[in-house]
Amino acid sequence: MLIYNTLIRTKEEFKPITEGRIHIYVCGPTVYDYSHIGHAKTYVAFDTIVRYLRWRGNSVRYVQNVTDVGHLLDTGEDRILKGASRERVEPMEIVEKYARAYFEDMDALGVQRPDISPRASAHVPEQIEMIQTLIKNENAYESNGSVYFDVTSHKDYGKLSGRKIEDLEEGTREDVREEKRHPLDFALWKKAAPEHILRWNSPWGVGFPGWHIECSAMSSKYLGETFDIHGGGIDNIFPHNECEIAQSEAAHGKPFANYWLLTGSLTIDGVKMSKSLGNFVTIKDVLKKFRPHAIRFFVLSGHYRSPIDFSDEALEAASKGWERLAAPALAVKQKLNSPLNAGEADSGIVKAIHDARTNFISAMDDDFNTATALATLFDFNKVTNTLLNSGEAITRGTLEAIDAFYNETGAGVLGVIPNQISSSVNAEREAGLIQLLIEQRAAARVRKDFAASDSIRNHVEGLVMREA
RNA sequence: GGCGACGUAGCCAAGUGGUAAGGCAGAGCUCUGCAAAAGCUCCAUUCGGCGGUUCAAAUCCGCCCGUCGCCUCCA
Repeated sequence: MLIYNTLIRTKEEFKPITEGRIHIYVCGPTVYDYSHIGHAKTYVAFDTIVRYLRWRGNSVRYVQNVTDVGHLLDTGEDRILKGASRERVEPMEIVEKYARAYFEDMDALGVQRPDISPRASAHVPEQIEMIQTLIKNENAYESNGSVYFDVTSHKDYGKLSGRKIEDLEEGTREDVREEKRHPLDFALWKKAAPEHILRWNSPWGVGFPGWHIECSAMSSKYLGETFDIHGGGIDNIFPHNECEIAQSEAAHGKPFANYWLLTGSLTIDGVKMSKSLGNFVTIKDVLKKFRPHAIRFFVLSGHYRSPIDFSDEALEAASKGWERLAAPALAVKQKLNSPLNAGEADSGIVKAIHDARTNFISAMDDDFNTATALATLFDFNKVTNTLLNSGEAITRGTLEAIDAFYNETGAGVLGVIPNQISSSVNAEREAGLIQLLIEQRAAARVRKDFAASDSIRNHVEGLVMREA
């Protein structure tokens, strides 16, 4: 399996530290507002990657943090505190509300929950401990109640984002605070101003942790000091990911993550999404207009590293594409609910499934190429459609083999095909009733009662659409 | 200004040295009472432009043009 490793900017063979066991960490959201469509892209991508790694037989531990401590805006305000004052509630109410909303959105999109969703606020002692180590190692220093990481103390600083300390110095826009020795030094711990509500005791006084330290502390706690994959959005490559590496490697004296997978950003109508531009689109908004499977299909029809542009037109096209992708799989499930001839799976179909599976795997093995993987399903759909249209008797074994293939790949790995036709416990009875209507319509057509036939057709179509 | 990514058909999008996947849209045919769905066929001699390397380039190199992202909180 090949993976593009941003650390070395090339694809390379993926080798987990322990064969068959993969530890992955992905930077999670800061929960101070509703999640947007950009989060959907990132987390659907990693969800699919994790599903695939598992499907290939690996045992995966997937950790994704929930940032609930809040970080400083350029106005000096804390994002979570700002949200709290906006809504006139406790900071932790904000955190709770939006953390729940985040998981609701992810659940709706079929994103499987990470194995561990550690919260920054629940890991302050671990962060303090790590900061102490960094001070002891002379990679960090205290200054006026705050602690900063000394970027000049770590020779590899900049290795992920390809930046050099010298180049960055000139472009620094941030006001150089006299507390820092170097303008690029970043905060590990910040002294809390009196009005700052989120505060903890520490060896350096009352304060709160810096933005980057939580990911370092929590990843090493749950995945080890060196782990396999670190993921996130490309927009966090600098400074966040860079600082994570510097802190972790300085504290532990060993490599942090072996493979860095960073997803491309999402733009809206060609421009970056931002609140100030008023083009901030939440997942909840999109779910009102488009079905979750179509959103996943949209995300997965491009490569995870490529940027994608969101627009209603693009989602509408994706919805149509999704219908064509899923229709044969749903038709097979429908047919499995009706009486069928028992029998083994047709050997030609078994061969076609085998070929499709091989193609699917080779696409996904090549840096999780979901676009090509989807194409292999479209190709296989021709086999299914031709069979379904042949008018010949199809055995239950054949349909079950096809169904199993769609369930594994389209449903299990990509999450774009429903793995069952309806959650209703009466699905079988409903299918029987629909079958009865179809027969009634056929009878009406034979006696050329087209009014009755069309009426039945319209009703059945409505039922089947809702069910799918 | 610095760093990085990208530019493939009307649109979206794979493809990183061997002769252009797939989807949407569009055209024709088959099937049909009419439709829908589905099937078959067609739809880029060509990959932003210009040079170069090579038996061979969308793929490698150089220059130019254009778009986007990051450098400040961001998935």
